Amino acid sequence: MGEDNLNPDLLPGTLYMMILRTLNQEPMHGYAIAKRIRDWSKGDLEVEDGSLYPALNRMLGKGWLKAEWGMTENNRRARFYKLTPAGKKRLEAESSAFNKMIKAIQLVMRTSS
Amino acid sequence: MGEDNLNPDLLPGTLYMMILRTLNQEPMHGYAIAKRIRDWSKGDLEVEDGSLYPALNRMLGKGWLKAEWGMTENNRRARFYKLTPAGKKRLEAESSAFNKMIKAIQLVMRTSS
DNA sequence: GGCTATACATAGTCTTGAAAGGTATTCTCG
DNA sequence: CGAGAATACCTTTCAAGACTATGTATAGCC
Repeated sequence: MGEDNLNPDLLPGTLYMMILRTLNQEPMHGYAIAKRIRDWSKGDLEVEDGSLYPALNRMLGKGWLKAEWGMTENNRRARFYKLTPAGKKRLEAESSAFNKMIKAIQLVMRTSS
Repeated sequence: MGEDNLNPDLLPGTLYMMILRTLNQEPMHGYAIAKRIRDWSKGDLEVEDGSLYPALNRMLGKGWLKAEWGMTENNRRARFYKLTPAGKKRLEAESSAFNKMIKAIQLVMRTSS
């Protein structure tokens, strides 16, 4: 009923950006992306499977990523994602828009006298 | 076709918080809330009608706001919204969660060596 | 053999922001 | 007076995206 969820795992609208950012460092498979984000955020951000894989597929469709199957160090079958040039451009656009947005929000939220 | 819009008017998930914040300063009608947010953000954040009024109604339903009809300084009929104690609590919860979230995202986005 | 961790996937639900359309009133200005 | 801009509200419809739940499969370990 009146469950008013606070604390979504992620701030909506930032998932693409963070995926792009992890892949900008090096190509990686999905599971590793989620782990990387969790680790870098000290456990505060949790990317759910059900958010991650659909997002990756949408991003493939947009041409920001390429994917190919391979094997992990653990000898496991996994799909490795790599940024395309369009993806790199997108990362820059998204993160600068994000920074601007955050600044604007902080202006609004700043406790004024 | 492949139009990938950047620049939504608002970062999703932050509208309630900003509405609560403006009303924490003083009771206000909808149109004024939108203007206040636009002004405080120096024009960077634009709250559309079609986002604002449905959001206000949802917030009434959640018990975060109360509303009553009155007249503006301009001699116009308008609906004035006021924070309830639950709304004030919600504002604090949301903004602290937001700050935490932002810090976590910035950890992820920080360009590492 | 059973357990845990790794790795991927999808169907279904819900929330939410935006677009598009609408009503009505006040004020200004020519 | 008439036109237009600005103020103020509202609703319907749509699309995107994040989450839940569920499922598959395999590797490594005890």
